[in-house]
Amino acid sequence: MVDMTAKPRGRPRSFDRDAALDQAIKAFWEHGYEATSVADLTRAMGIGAPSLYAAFGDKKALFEEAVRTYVERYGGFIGRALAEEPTARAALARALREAAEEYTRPGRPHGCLVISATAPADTATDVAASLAAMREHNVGLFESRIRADIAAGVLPPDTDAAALARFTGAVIQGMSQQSRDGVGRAELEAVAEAAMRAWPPETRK
Amino acid sequence: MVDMTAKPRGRPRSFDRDAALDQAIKAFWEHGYEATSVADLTRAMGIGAPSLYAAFGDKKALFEEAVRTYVERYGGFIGRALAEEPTARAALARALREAAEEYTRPGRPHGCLVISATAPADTATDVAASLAAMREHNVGLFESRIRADIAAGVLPPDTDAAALARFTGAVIQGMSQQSRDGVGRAELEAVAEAAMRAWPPETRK
DNA sequence: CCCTTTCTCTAGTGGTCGCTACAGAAAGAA
DNA sequence: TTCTTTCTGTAGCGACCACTAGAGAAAGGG
Repeated sequence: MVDMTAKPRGRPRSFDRDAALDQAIKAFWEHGYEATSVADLTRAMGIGAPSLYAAFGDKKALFEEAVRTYVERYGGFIGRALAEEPTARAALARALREAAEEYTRPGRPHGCLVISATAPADTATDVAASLAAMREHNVGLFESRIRADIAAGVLPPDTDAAALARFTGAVIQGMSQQSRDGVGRAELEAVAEAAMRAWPPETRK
Repeated sequence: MVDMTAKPRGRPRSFDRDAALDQAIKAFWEHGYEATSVADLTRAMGIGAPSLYAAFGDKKALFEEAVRTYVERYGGFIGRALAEEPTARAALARALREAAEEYTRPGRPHGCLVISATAPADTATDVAASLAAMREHNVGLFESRIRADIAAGVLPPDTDAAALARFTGAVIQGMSQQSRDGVGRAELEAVAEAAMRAWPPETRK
């Protein structure tokens, strides 16, 4: 266990690590992993390169921490919708609706960092593969939630859980890219609404 | 008018320009614009850098020609579906179905070059903006096709053409990204099928 | 043959990439 | 104060980036 209150021995850090991380998140979020250079990062974070490397490791490690913190800080709405709504249908309807809002929120980059931060095979490192795995993981969460509702009789027994989960994930990914292309909140909310029409109705209890 | 049969004066080109362009298309398609270096291109195309610059201009011009040729050579299925099918619903159902097939075809990169070749604000140049405009243009084509069917009484008069077009575009974009993430043809066909359930039925003539 | 034209090859250009050696600055410990 | 520890700023590392100057090679025209 690390003692979080222990006074550090040497010269104290001259910047707010968390605030600097948040600026790094915004930079990666806006420009993507490859297109954000270390020089861009040090400028956005207001620190020198050696401070960046001392505090965060290398560029890849900083990106990984940025992604982790992004998911907690900005991407939590999907997890909340899944956790708080009573049914899969309600949860994913809310996730889609909130995605339209979150992906177009003024004052921050549009779209989703996890969905849009890497080009195809973006780098020799496995950064792109790691984000792809996170996207697939989300589809798996959707599918489990749908399966639970089928088992509980909330969704019809002939529902294709995997297809419905993957379809919903595809719509969210498409919404993220469209928000980056400049599409506004109202249009994306209409996309979310249209997507829910592909869902089977809940069977009455 | 340029005379295409005139014998060129100097030393003839030692490579097949069209075959080299096709290799460039595949390289950009697989790795994206930024991540494909000129060294990668010369290797894939089997020519030296000066030959590349003489035949195609600079990297950006080569990419633009690659995109144009890609659309003709590999991305034509959407235009064909729109042109050949009798209704908007049939056209976009076919486009989605064929996207599942095209985006996972063995022996070539997965997904769509226009959708997936650039990270967010990929470059200082306007390459990313140009691709975004092409994506939006496609959504506009979908919308016109849907409007025509509403006017013809094939789709219900309360159909939201813009929303339905944008939704369908979002699904195609999501399918492209998922195919890059390794999702297979059968799963994407299920996504296409699910998406069409969001469409209103055609009103019988 | 020689001349002109165009392409190809070698070998670089300056610039940016991610990253770091090193010296000095700022803190606690003694 | 002096020592130790840790961070910060300068300055620059080798590698790669997109791109090209210059010399020679390969064609047609005379």
